[in-house]
Amino acid sequence: MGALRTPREKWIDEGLRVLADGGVDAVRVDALAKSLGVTRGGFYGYFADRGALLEAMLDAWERETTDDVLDQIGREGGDLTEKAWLAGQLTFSDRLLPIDLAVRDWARRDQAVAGRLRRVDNKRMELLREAIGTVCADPEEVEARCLLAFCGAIGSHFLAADHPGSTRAQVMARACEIILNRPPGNPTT
Amino acid sequence: MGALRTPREKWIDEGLRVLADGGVDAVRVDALAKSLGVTRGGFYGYFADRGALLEAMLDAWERETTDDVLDQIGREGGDLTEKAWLAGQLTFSDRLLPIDLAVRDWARRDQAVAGRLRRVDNKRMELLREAIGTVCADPEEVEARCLLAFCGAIGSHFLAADHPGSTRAQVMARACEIILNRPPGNPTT
DNA sequence: TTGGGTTTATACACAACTGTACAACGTTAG
DNA sequence: CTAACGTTGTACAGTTGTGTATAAACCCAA
Repeated sequence: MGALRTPREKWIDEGLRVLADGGVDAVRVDALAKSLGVTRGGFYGYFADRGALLEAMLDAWERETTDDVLDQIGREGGDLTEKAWLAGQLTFSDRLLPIDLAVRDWARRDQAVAGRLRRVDNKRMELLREAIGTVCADPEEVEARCLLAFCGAIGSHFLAADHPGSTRAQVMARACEIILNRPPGNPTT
Repeated sequence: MGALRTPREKWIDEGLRVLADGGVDAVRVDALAKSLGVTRGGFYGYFADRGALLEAMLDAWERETTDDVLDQIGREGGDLTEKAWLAGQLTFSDRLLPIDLAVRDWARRDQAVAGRLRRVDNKRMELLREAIGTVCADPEEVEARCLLAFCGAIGSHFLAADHPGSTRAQVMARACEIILNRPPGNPTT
């Protein structure tokens, strides 16, 4: 067979990288080609058009951000709270978090993307519910605390406010204790 | 003087409208012209280039979303909690909310926009602090509850998860009570 | 080494958008 | 009524991006 300098996966990875720090509109075929050091020559061998790349990117993201994470948790996990925490660490990693945020904005303008995000968020919510269910009995309260946790995890990255005398991380740690209905001072992993 | 079919302000308003539902990259001069029913002829009389329009849009947004809101609150306001509530109603109106969300995403990729958003968010945070300060003494706890409130207000619009058996608004109402440290069931305005 | 199959470079046609220049137009002051 | 002035339409050149076609380059197997 011929040489394979730029496999399909490389286009997808580069696409996700560009998506993460430029938004969907920055994902252009020949910008990708340029940053991969090739021309668009090979691209259309893997993808019918730019839209097909975007689909493939979403497929990869969806798998990586749910199935892969759940697999890893299945292997490592301890109790439910630890699992939820690990899930958070994995899905909001340096690599995946910016992609996640970009997808959220994208979803506001594209119904298909919104549908995918909904599947993903529902899975995450399920995990959260189980975890928070262990520290709270009332299902409605569990749901409310889950929403707060999720909003905090995401919304925090869209806020630009300062916190005089402390860092965002410190304030967030305190907020976690409120969400989990714990007195302040209990250190978390 | 000559006719003035499309004053500067119209370009800005249309720009904000397009920003709200297409993101910054959708704000193109001749798309705006087209939807205003004119050509770009007059545009460059008001703005040096597309960048100048974006600046003007941000100026208008910043004023409308802070000064205008604060003025209105100054006229109407009751106690601090009512003021904060009213501020929320005004800044997250049907018109301003989508612009707000679009600006937040924009800010992740543009330092100048991030700076403006920071000014705006700090003003809002200040108001929140005063309001929540009336129901909570510890400053660190106040800050944490403010962050939760703000994250909820914003983050909620970036989440796609469903809540089996209830609406997002219902869950959010319950979350508010947790943030304000109140028992469930107390109806709010 | 030669052939076969695949990947990539190049060139092309086309579309969208930017910014400039200038002419045409309508309004209003004088 | 007319002249002046600002607004708008039109035409142009340049840039960036898409997708297609085709030829060149490449690797591996025979």
